[in-house]
Amino acid sequence: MPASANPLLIWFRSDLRRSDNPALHWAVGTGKPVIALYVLEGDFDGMRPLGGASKWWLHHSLARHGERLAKCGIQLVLKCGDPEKAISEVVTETGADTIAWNRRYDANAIAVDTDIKASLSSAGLTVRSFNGSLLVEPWEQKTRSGTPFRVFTPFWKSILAGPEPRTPLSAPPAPVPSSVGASSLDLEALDLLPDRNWADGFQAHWEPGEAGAQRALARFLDSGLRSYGKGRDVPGQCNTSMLSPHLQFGEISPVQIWNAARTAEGMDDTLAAAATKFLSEIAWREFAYHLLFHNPDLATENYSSTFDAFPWQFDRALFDAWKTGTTGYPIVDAGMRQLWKTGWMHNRVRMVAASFLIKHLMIDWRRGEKWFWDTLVDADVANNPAGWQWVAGSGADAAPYFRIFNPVLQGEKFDSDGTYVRRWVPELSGLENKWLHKPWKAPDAVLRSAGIKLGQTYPNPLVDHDAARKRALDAYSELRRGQEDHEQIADGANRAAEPQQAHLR
DNA sequence: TTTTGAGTTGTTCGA
DNA sequence: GTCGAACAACTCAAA
Repeated sequence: MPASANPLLIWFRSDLRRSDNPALHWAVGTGKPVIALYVLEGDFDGMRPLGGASKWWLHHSLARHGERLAKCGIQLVLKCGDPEKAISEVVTETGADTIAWNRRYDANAIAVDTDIKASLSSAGLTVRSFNGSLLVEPWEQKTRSGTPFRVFTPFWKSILAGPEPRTPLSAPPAPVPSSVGASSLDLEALDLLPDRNWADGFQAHWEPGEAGAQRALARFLDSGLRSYGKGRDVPGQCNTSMLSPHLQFGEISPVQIWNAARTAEGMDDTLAAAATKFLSEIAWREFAYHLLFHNPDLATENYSSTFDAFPWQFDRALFDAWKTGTTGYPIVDAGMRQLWKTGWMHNRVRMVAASFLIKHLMIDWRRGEKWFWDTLVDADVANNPAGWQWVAGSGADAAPYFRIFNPVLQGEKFDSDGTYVRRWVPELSGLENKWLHKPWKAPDAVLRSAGIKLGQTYPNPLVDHDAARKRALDAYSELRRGQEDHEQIADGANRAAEPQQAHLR
C-alpha cells in the first residue's frame, strides 16, 4: 500500500460541523482519505459525563453529522469509553497514520488529549490539533501584567483591540474516498436517549445539527438582532439567538457567529449597536473558557475561597420544589418548567432562578449547577459553573453580595404582560397582570374568579422574600466578618514576628 | 510608583 | 411617583 493511501483520522468532539472546522479543513487538505471518529467518553478518566438533556441533543446531532459526512464519503465511526483505545482500534483496522482534532479546554480533557498525543507521536503517527471552538486561546489573552483576566470588561476590550477573528473556513470538498472502513457501534448502542419520554417535548423546540444551527443564526439575524439590546431581557419574546446548544456541540463556531454579526452590523446604527451587544455575549462565553482554563476546579470549588465558609443550608423538600417549578414565585416556576420541558431557560430567568436557589433558599450553588448540567441542552463545562458562581458572588467579576433578585420585581419588570408566566404556569393564566407575579397578594375574590386555590392549584410562596433576603444578607455579612477576623489573626501573627524581623534588618 | 475610576444583568430606602 | 445614595471588596487600566 503506498504511503499516500494511509487514511487520516479526524477525532470529532465538541465540533460537530463541516464548515469552519479547522481540523477537518486541514485533514481534507492533506489529500488523504479521511475517516471520522466520535467517542462517547462517559466518566472515563474523570471526564464529566454528559447530562440527560445533552445526551438527547448529542444523539440527534451525531445522526445529522454522520449523514452529512457520509455524503462526502467520510465514515463516522462511533465508539465509547477510553478514547485512546478507540483510536488505536481504528488505527489498527485502517492503517491511519495521521490524527487531527480541535482542542478542548477543561483540565481532564486536556490531560486525556495530551497523553494521547504523546503516545501516538511516540508510535510514529502524526498528530495535529487546532483551535475550533474559541475566538482566542485562553493562554494567549493576558492583562498587561501578564496574568489571566479576572474582570470581564478589560477582557472584552482586549478582544476588541486584538486581531479580527479569521474569515470562516468553508466546508471542505469531499476527500479522496477511503478504501477501508472501521467497525463502529450503532448510534442506538450509545444509549443516549432517556428511558422515559422526558425529552420528547424537546423535538418541537430544537433542530440539532449544523443545518439547524445555520437556520437558527439566520433567523436571529433576520428577526431577533435588531431589538436584541432590550429584547434579550424579555423572556416572553424571541429576541435571543437560541444558539447556545449549537455552540456547545460545535455545530456552529464563534468565528462564524462573529463574522455574521459583523456583516449584519454594517446595515445601520441600530444593528451595529445590537451586534456589538450580542458579540459581547459571545465574549462572555470566551471569558468563561478563559476562567475554566486558568481555574480547572471552576465547577466544584469557589473561585473566591472566601465563600468556602458560607453557611449553606440544605432542605430536600425546598430543593425539590425549586427543581419542579413549585416555589410559589411565578417567574421562578415558569423558568424551571421551561427548563424541564424544553431543555433551555431564558438567560434573564436563569439569573432569577439561580439567585432564588442560592440566596432565598441558601442552597449551595453547586447543587443548582448540577441540576442545570443535567437538564440543559446547552450545558457547558465552562459557562454553566461560571454563570452559577457569578450569581452566587463567589466567581470572577461577581455580582455584589447585596444583589439579590426580587422575583416579584423581576417578573413585573421583564414579563410585564405576563406572556412568559402564562405560557409555562398555565394554572395562573386567568390572573390579571397586576397579581400575576404575586398571586398570594391577590384578593380572595380575584383568585376565585381566576380559578386559583393557593396551596392547591398553585403553591404558596416557599419563603417570604423580605425574610429570605435579610437572612442571606446576614449570612454574607457574617462571612465578611469571619474573613476580617481571619485577617486580624494573620496580622497579629505578623506583628508578633516584627521584632525579630527588625532585628534581622 | 501611586492614585483613581470603573466595573453585564439589583434592591431598598428616604427625600 | 421618581431619583440618588447606599449597599463591599477587589481587579484592572489609565492617568
